[in-house]
Amino acid sequence: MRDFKKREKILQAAVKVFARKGFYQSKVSEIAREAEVADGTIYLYFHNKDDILINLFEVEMTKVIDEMRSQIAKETDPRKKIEQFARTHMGIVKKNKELAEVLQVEVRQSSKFMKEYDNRKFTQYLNLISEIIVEGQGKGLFRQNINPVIAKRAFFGAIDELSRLWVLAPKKKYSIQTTAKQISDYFLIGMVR
Amino acid sequence: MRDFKKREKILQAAVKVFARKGFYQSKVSEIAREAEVADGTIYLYFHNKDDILINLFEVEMTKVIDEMRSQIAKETDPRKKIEQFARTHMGIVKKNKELAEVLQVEVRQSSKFMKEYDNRKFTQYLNLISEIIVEGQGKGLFRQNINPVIAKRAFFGAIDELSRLWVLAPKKKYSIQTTAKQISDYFLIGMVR
Amino acid sequence: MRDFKKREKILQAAVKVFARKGFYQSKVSEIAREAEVADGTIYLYFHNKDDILINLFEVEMTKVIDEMRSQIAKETDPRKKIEQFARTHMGIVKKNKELAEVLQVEVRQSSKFMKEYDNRKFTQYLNLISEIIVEGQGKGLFRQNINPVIAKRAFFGAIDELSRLWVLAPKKKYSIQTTAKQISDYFLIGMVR
Amino acid sequence: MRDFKKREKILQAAVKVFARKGFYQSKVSEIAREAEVADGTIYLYFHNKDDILINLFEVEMTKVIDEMRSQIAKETDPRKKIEQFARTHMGIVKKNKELAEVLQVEVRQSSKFMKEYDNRKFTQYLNLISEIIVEGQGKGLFRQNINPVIAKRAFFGAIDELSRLWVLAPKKKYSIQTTAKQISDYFLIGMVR
DNA sequence: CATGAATGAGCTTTCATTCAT
DNA sequence: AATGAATGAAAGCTCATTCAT
Repeated sequence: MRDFKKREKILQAAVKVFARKGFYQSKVSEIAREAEVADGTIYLYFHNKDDILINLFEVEMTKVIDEMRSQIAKETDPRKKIEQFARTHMGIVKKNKELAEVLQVEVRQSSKFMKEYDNRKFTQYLNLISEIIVEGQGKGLFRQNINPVIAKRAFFGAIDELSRLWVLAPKKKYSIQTTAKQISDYFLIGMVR
Repeated sequence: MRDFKKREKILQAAVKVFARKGFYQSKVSEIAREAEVADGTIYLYFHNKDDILINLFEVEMTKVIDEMRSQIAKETDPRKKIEQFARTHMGIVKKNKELAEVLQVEVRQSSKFMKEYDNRKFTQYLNLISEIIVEGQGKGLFRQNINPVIAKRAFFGAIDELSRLWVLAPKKKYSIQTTAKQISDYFLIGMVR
Repeated sequence: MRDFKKREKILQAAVKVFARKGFYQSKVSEIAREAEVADGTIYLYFHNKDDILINLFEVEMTKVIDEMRSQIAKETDPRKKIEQFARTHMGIVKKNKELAEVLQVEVRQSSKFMKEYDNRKFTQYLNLISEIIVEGQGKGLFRQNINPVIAKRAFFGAIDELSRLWVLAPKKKYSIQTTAKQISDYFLIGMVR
Repeated sequence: MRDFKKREKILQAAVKVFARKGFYQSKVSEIAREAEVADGTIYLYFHNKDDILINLFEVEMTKVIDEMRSQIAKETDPRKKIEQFARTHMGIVKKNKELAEVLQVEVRQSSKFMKEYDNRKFTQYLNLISEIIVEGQGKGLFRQNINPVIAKRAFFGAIDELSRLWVLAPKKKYSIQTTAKQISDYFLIGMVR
């Protein structure tokens, strides 16, 4: 129990520090200071600096996926589920800006040298979208010629880009909920009148 | 003439090296080796390592924007222009995978510590999309309640995500042109039947 | 205790290395080797190479000033005090040639770029001389038309030059004590009314 | 003729640059810029950076010695000659502050690594003083128990220190001529029998 | 003679990681 | 388990010097 708490404390400190400076610009000693532990203590819980980022991603993505699953489950109509995905995603980003920044930017960047890390969690998250699309196609609600593999990425990319904008922008012009609604609308009904 | 060529050579070498390892993992000496110049020569053309990345972005984005402008100009129908944007974007990515990776990932990541660099070029690029949307709305082709500021981001995010997938994926399942067509279709006509 | 000892060890190593090669020709790694610590350890105790020199000066000058004060205090007659100053100064130089070389040459030279460092210690040291002169004038022993500001410099310059000669000369022709006596004599006969 | 002028131009540029930043902090390219020649040109006239300093010293000290000799020759009384030495030395410093700074500080400092350079010129300059002392002793004007080797150093050190103070001090409290008079007085009263 | 672009050895400094306490 | 002082490899950058033009 003690272990678990300190491990978690380090991860939360890492979120803050990585979000502030980026993975490579962050020093392990800064994380230690933020977590109020000694530098060496970090190495009792993680193999190395990379390992912190990977664990951070695993732990947080698990939480995110669970949250997303339970939110989607509240809706039955696949069209509503799509909307819900966008809304929930942006809601999570809104609540947890620092974490969002790390999950979006740092992990993506760092994945280059962490080739061995196959990022299963991210795939799981994306598949939540394609599952909805397939369900919608099954129910005859979505066009059959939509490729779920492509569509999940396109939809995710759109939400991701907008939430990044939202995180980084100093003053928020549009509410995150309005934005979420608009994106899902474009996808669902298109732009052409 | 001499100057220009060596400068360009260094930038092209930087593209390769940054794409391979990421900005922070790349050593200036590696860029020098790749460019077949001495380490010190780099500093005759650029102030420091950051400066290489900034210049790289400026120079290449200028090329990309010019190419995109001339491609869009070939179409008159805003709906065709949107399609053309997607096609051209992915075409550029396809032709220049390494560059694409750097422009997409490194610059985004590095923006955190390069606060002073205001990234005007990227804004310009995004505005090519909103200009098309506004034009389409003016001609009564697109719905008026579409917010161009949000839509340009959503559309860009979708294309960007898919082209990243395409760049990183070891085996290409779908042709880049098919993908481009699909994305613009989602946006233009929506997913709902 | 640990801290203090290692810090002192580094400073003593720096004295040796700076004396041997001069500040700019000395490498931090040499100081580290001489101090039997790792290069990085130096930076746990000092901000940078300049900081080593400044600290060296501060610490050692403090010792020198203290020693000088207690030696002068042994005499009551200002004429004897002047003689004592010369004797003590040269005695310190004799005992600690390397340190003397650094304090005399390096600090003076380096002061050009260390503009911010105001060298209060050196002023304090010089003022020990003018205090004696003023005291001597107060007691009617020294001529009133002697300007203590000029005289302290002249006296110091003479001792300094001779002790430098003595430090640098390979074979010592004259004993340092004889030399000290001669200098103070020139001045005393000149200053005494 | 051409050669000579460019060589001189480089030396004069070096005086300025060395005075401004010190020998080690000065870049060869700065000297080149100041002299309005290309970097490479410097190496047509001097072997390396050290060689510039050595030549600078040789050339300028020759001028200084010549000037001093002719000034001393104007007096016949050794007591007046001593006074004249101090006055002339400080006059030279006053006229040529940058050069003075280089001759005083840089050459002294750099002498450490220029072991091979035996600095004959400086010895010659100092001997001008001891020659006067010996002459004064010969004429029965100065005390016999004065050691010329020590006295020349002491006298030089005093003048040197005061002229350095005068060069570096932002505001000049005492006129350089007054100062020169005071110093020689201290010594003369001390040395005269 | 003159140029100045190019070189690359070598420096200071940083920081992930270790290990004696 | 926890500490944090110590390590030392590694990297960015500088600048004296060279040499093709």
